[in-house]
This record gives sequence, C-alpha cells and structure tokens, in this order.
Amino acid sequence: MEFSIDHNSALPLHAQVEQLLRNMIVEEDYAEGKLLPNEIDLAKKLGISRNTLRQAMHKLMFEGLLVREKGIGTRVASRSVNTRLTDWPSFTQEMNEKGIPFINFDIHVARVYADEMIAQIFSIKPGTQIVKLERLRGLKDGPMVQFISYFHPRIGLTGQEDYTRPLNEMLEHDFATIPAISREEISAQAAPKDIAVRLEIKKGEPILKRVRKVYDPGERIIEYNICYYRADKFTYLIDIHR
Amino acid sequence: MEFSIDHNSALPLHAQVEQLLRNMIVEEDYAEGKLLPNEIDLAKKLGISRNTLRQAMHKLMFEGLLVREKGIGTRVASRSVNTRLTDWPSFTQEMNEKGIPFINFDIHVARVYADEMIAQIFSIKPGTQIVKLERLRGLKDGPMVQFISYFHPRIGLTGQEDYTRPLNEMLEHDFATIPAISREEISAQAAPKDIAVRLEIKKGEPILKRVRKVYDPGERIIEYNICYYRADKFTYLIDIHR
DNA sequence: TTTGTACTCTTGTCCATACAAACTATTTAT
DNA sequence: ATAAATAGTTTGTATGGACAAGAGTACAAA
Repeated sequence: MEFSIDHNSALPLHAQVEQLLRNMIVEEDYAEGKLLPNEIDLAKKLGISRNTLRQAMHKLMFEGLLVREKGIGTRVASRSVNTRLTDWPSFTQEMNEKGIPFINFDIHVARVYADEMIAQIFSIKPGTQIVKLERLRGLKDGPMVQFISYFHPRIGLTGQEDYTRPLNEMLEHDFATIPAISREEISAQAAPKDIAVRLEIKKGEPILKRVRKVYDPGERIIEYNICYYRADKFTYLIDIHR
Repeated sequence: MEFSIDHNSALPLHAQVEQLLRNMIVEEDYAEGKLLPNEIDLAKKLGISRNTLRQAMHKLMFEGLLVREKGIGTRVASRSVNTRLTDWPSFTQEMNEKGIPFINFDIHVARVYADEMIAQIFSIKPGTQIVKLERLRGLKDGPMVQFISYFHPRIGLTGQEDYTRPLNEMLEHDFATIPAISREEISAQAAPKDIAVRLEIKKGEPILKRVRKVYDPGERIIEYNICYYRADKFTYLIDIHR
C-alpha cells in the first residue's frame, strides 16, 4: 500500500492519517492480524511527527478498531460487531454506515410450501406457496450470521427479485410494503449442526438466536425471520427508558 | 475544588488527571455548564505539561463527557434523554404479573471495594466501598438467572437493607433514587464454571448475558448489573417501532 | 447606534526530544 | 541444553515549545 499524505491540504494531518489508517484496517493482510508498520517508520514515511500519528492511532484504538501493545506493535482488532436493537433500518445498512464491509457469503432463494408453523404465523392455509430467503453473511474474515426469512404471499414476491439489494428498500420501492414494527425474541442456544457448519463453529457452541416478526403500519405481518449469530462476534445494545 | 496530582504515584499522570476530571464532571457547578479551568492554567496547577492534560481531556471528550470549543473552553456535556419509549424490563414484576411464582434461591449482599472497572463505570476512586448484591433466582423447578449488581455509593445503600423486596421500589421509596434509563448489552456466551454451577448447567453450555447500566433521570449511573440467564429457560422479547 | 478593527482568550495542530516499560530475540555463561 | 544477561524493538509517558484557528470582547470611527 502507498502511504501518502497531502501536507498542503486544509484537512488536518491527523485527520488524513486517521483516514489512511481506516483504509489500512480493511486491507486483507492487516484485517487478518498482521502488524501495522511501527510508529517511527510510519511517521517518517508520512513526513509527520510521531505524536501526530499517535493522535490518530489513539482515536482508532479508542474506537476499538486497533489494538496496541508495547514491545509488540499495533494490530487491527478482531471484529465483534454489535447493533442497537431499537435502531432502524437494517443491520446491513448500519454496518455499511460504520464502514464495516459486511458481505454475503451465500444467498439462496426458493418458493416453498408453507408448513403448519409458518401457516399459523402468517394466517394462511398450509401448503400455500411463499418465498423463503436464506442468507449467510459476515465480514471478510468469516461468516457471522445466518438469516432465514419467509415472506407473506400478500406482498407479491416471486423469488426472481434481486436479493442482493437491501431488503427493506426493495419492499418499499417495488412492492409498496413498508416494514414498520418488529417483534423480536432474543435467546441463546447451542448451535445445531447445520447452523454450526454455516457459521464455521463447533456444534453445541453458543449462538444468539433472534426471531423476528415484521409488520406493516397496519400491523399486518409481512415477514418472519430467524437470525443465528455467532455469540463470539455479536452483542446487542439497547437503551430502555421508563 | 482542590486540584492535586501525585507525581510520585505509579499511576500515570494522564490517568490521574483523567480521574480528577471525572470527579470534576460530577460536581454540580460543572455539571450545570460552567467552563472548566483552561488548559494552560490547569496544567500549571497540576504541574504537568499541557499535552499530558490534553491526553486525558481527549479521552473524556471522546467518551462524550466533555465538550470543547476553541476560543471558548471546555464544558461538561449536557445529556439529552432519548424520547423513544419501550417496555421497562422489570423482570420480576413481569413474572409476578403473569402469576409465575418467581423465587429467590440465594441472596448475598456485601460491601466491597470497587475495582478498576467498577470505579471507571461509576466514576469513583478505585477502592471506594460500594454495595454488591448477588441473587440467584428462578422458578420452583430450578434456578434460571444469576444477577450480580453493584450500586453507586451516592445512593447511600448500607448493605443492611431488605433485599428480598423489589429493588426499584426500595430505591425509589427509601433512597429517592429513580431508575429511569437502562443501557443494555445482550450477548450469548459459554457458561464459565462458577456461573454453570449456580444455574445447574454444564460448563460451556450457552447462556444469555445481559449487562445493564441503570441511570437516574439526570443520567447519572446508579446501578451496574450483570445477568446470566439459562439459555434454555429465557427469551428476551422486544417490540421495535420505526 | 452600527460597523470595523484590534486584541485577548482558549483550544487545535504540529513538532522534536527524551526516557520508561514491556516484549522479543540474541548472546553469553554455566 | 538451559538459564541468565544483554540487546533490540516497539509503544507508553511526558515535556516544552511554536503557531493557527475560531470565538468573544473592547473600543474607536462613522
């Protein structure tokens, strides 16, 4: 990677360094644990003082993006991601906004016949055809969450849509369906075999399970969604006010 | 207020300054918006360099506790309360309302000395005496959740109170302390040995961990609480509105 | 009374320097 | 072969200094 800083820029040096470091952080090598260049070398390369560099590094360390140890060096922190439960819109959008490259490992869409449970949740006849979406997602260093979603047939999804797009956007713009309420159950459980394989953990290890029923503003259910998160990489945050 | 720093202490100067600032932050005058002493004066008073002082100040600024403006000075950040409301998570109350006989298996109260982490959470000096409450609770057929609570010394708890009473009721009626905001982190993990024993599960089985910081209406922290729930017996429910 | 200028105050940016602390690697002694 | 000592590496702590940028205030001029 090319290290460069514009000494004539109006942007403060420490801000430019911060951005450079953020770019480095998402580079594959560093994301996998390789040490960043040491302070003295990097400062020299950039033509700035060590303290200016440290100012930027401290900020990223404080944000949890870098880990520093004297005598060893500086590394990118291994990711565990958290999300605010009450925040809307979607998780993926939030990750993108945070500059965390959240990617799809696998997407599988199918039309399936609603079983008893799904039929009851959607108040439809068992055997009705609906769209089922399975997505495996995470960061470059590995999968983090498996989503399994079922959509109410009322929406009109065919299964031929582009499911790499943000889901809520597609529902709103293409199907005039607005997600407004999410009712969720969060629990912990031991990973069953199929989920363990997908998330690259051992069967029986703890996972966080999130079951969501999403409703439109008229409180009609539109989506039933189960998420399985690797427990070591995921924490929910929530603020509750009385 | 007396500004003092122990230049012979093993604790780094910037850490002592940080603690001093945290103490200042909770002082009434500053909490109401009065400017802190300027950098140059404060550094002189403390006998440290301006950069050492700034290092500590930056940390608190980054934590959202201080607001700094060039040409004006440094003030304690004013907290605005989130207007979004969700259900209040008084678990015991909810169980009682549902007619589910939720009982205490074990209660243990002690006065303990705040360690580094607790001290930082409460913005008090390490070694300050506080009340720690440990409760094992569940249904008749077995324990379900282990609570570990620490209370801010400002409340005035002695450890001699009746902890079989509902906690919030006691805080409000006897100590004029009103829990208003709860900030929570929910995650899954494998049960460590001590928790597994308490919950009557095997070490390594999944548990749901809930870390709560409870604040009064003035956004002052009053309680730090860790709950470990048996994953097989607990699901967290929440409604989210856009 | 309004506007412009100068000054003061305070934080922001940046630098160079020195030594401490913790860790790893190498060399030397047993 | 192993332990101890030494050297090297890197971040942590701390200092003193200089100048810039932005905000507020005081005062003079119109």
